Amino acid sequence: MKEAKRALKKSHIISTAERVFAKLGFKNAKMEDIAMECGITKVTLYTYFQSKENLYAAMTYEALTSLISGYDKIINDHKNEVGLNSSLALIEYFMEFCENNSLYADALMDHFSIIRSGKLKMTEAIKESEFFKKSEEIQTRPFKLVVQEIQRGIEDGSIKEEIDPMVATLVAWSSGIGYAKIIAASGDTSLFFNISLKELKTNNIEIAKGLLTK
Amino acid sequence: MKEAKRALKKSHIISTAERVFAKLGFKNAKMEDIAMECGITKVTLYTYFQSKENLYAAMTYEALTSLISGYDKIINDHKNEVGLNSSLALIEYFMEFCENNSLYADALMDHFSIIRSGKLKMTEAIKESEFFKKSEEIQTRPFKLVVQEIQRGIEDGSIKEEIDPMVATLVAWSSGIGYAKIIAASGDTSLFFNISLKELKTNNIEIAKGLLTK
Amino acid sequence: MKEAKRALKKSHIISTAERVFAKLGFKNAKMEDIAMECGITKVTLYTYFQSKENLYAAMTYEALTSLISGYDKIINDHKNEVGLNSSLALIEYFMEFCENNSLYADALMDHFSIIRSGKLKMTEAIKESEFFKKSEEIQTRPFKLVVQEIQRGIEDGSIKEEIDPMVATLVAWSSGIGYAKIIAASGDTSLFFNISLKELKTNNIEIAKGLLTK
Amino acid sequence: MKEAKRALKKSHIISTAERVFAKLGFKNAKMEDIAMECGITKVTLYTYFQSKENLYAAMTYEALTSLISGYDKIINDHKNEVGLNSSLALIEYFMEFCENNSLYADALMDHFSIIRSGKLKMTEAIKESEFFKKSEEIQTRPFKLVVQEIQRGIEDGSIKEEIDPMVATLVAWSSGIGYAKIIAASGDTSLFFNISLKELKTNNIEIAKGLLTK
DNA sequence: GATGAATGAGATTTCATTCAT
DNA sequence: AATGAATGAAATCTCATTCAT
Repeated sequence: MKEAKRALKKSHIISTAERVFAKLGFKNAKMEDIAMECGITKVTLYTYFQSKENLYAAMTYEALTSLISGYDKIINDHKNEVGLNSSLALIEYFMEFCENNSLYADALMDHFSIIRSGKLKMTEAIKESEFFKKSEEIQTRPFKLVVQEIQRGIEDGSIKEEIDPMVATLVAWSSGIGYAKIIAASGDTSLFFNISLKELKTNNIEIAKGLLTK
Repeated sequence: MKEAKRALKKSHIISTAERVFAKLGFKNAKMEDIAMECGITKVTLYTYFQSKENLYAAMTYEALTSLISGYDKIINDHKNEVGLNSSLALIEYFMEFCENNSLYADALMDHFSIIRSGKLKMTEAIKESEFFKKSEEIQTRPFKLVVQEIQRGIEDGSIKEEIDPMVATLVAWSSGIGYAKIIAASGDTSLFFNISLKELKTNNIEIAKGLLTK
Repeated sequence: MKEAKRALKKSHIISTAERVFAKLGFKNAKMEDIAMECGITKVTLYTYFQSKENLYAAMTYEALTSLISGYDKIINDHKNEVGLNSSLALIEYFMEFCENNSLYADALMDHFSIIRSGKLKMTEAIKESEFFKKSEEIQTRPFKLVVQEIQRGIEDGSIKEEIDPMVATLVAWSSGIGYAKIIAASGDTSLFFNISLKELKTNNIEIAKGLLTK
Repeated sequence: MKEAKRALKKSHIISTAERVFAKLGFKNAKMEDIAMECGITKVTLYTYFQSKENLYAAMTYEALTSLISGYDKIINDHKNEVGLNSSLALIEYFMEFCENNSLYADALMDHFSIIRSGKLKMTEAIKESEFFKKSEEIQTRPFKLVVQEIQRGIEDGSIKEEIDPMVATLVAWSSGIGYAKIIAASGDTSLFFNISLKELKTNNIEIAKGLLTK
């Protein structure tokens, strides 16, 4: 039971940390701040998360699992529909996910950015982070789920067969990520240069649909 | 003339810093390292750039002006062609820019991330950074240039008139940014899950062309 | 109880710092040196004393309280004797105090030198020094104690009544200070131009006695 | 003639430095400040005085020569009077000298303080200071002049013969120095705890007279 | 000889992280 | 497991002093 209580507290800390990171950014947020916000001391915080980076990694892992379980749900909800529908739903979901959790979106991108940097951005703390390792284990899952649904669409004829599922997934992802970044850059306002971002999302989905079907 | 020499040295420092940041990442790079790499002392470095963040901001400004001058050149090179061509060239250029300067791409995105955060992610050092201020002054230029060329395309008939230039620009940018992020996440390898990224770029341009003409 | 331990450590640091200052002088002594000598780090040293000047001020405060408690003891030891005796003892004590603690003597004079300079010689660090403030609060005590004993001597008839206690105190102090300075200027040797300083002290006391009685 | 002009400028710098040191204290005064106040640059200032300490030493030397020439004048003015008179005049002059030039008084005392400290307070810069060396050559002169006049007084019968001229000189000096320090500590005001300092000076002279004659 | 730029040494600060209790 | 104190690394700053032109 101790385990359970500890796990609960751990996840409470993560969500508090999210709030603080969201407010101040990773660099500006101090472990002290986070600890205080949680009503614990810095040292106690360290007994839960061995480093600031591990804490951030924990949040990243949270983001990743949250995205995956969202995807799982969508796929399940659309299991009786054609692959095109679920594929588009996944694409839309990704954009909404980024929109609603810009911190999660950033975290995911930071994660991949660290991965690609090889050793450079990977500090000792990250290398040892349990959560970073856990993220590494599942990091390809979301991508694979989209690929899988597009594949299903091709098989059931709802998506044109010339399409390479992986390329299509990448294209969809890149537009989703771009959308997320634009959202991020426009902050709380839902406008960018007076353009409704909703319009942008609709457009992106239209493009995806065009790409998959034509 | 003194000014000129100082400016020269300043820009030399910036490029050296770029190299160091690229090699070690912002956090790991020490001012001492950068100074040494420039053949000057830490204190001298500080007389040129009042803080590490200001130095990064200088690099960001460099990225922004470099992007803008690239855009200007492209626009000039295509001034006798229809707007569609120059628009597509700009979109392609952006992707290549991010591809060839992943540090610049990161810097630009960091900049916008700070901007959108309001004051929160803005440290004192950033607030006082001359270069950050300079970047703020020109940050909308690249976007506006694309809008302008799409507008020209609409006027000369090469781009369909139902299009809202701003929305189209955003769509194009978001795909460019998405591409950049994917590139970033895939590091030096030109493959992402075994997919050639060249293919992704081609695809993105095709999509843009489809979007603008059809 | 925590307070007690901290206070203990603080005073241990002060005495270590005294040793280092005495050995190297204020300017040459590095905070690093002092910290090392205390077996702590520079940063820890800073958590106890916010600046080098505050540390020096702490030592000054120590000097002042040490002088005062010496005075108190003397007054107590002579409370059954006439005021003349305790007054002379105080005067002699001051000379010995300066003789045995030339660093303390310097510190006290530096303190008064800063005080008289108004704000000009007062650096920010000094202005904020808790110890400097504490010294300011008690800086007139030693003077007042001498005045009080002379007053007592006048009342009990051991000191002639034409004397103004304050003027007499000043005269006594000035000779004490002069003695201290001469001592300081002559360093470890007990000779100044071949003159035994013991003789000088004896002389000064004789003069004081003459001044107060005759 | 170049020499003459340079010497003139040098002495102009010294007097300017005096003003700045008097205003800000040695530590707070920046070479930059002094240079600016002189209407020259820091580097030019360095061509005249090789270090800040050398500049201070120059001022000290100035103080010493000024004191000596004052003494010389007094001795000359009293050469037809008995030794007691000139001795007392010298003592009074010393107090006035310190009173009117508290910076000079401090400088002299600092000088002797450095001398006595052996190697500790003697920085490289001081060791190499031409002015410090020049001061060392004449530093005993003022003391010797007083001794000489007291000796003359003993010989002409105006001063009692039991007196040791050196001890008497020291006593006189110490009271003069004490007076100077009290003056210094009381700043611009001519009061110390509401006591007129003039009274203190008169008293000191009376004491000296009593000491020498009785 | 004068100037602007650079240097070197050390003070001070900020935090993530660790230790002792 | 929790706390207060300590550590270490690096940023930043201030000046006296020196260099290059």
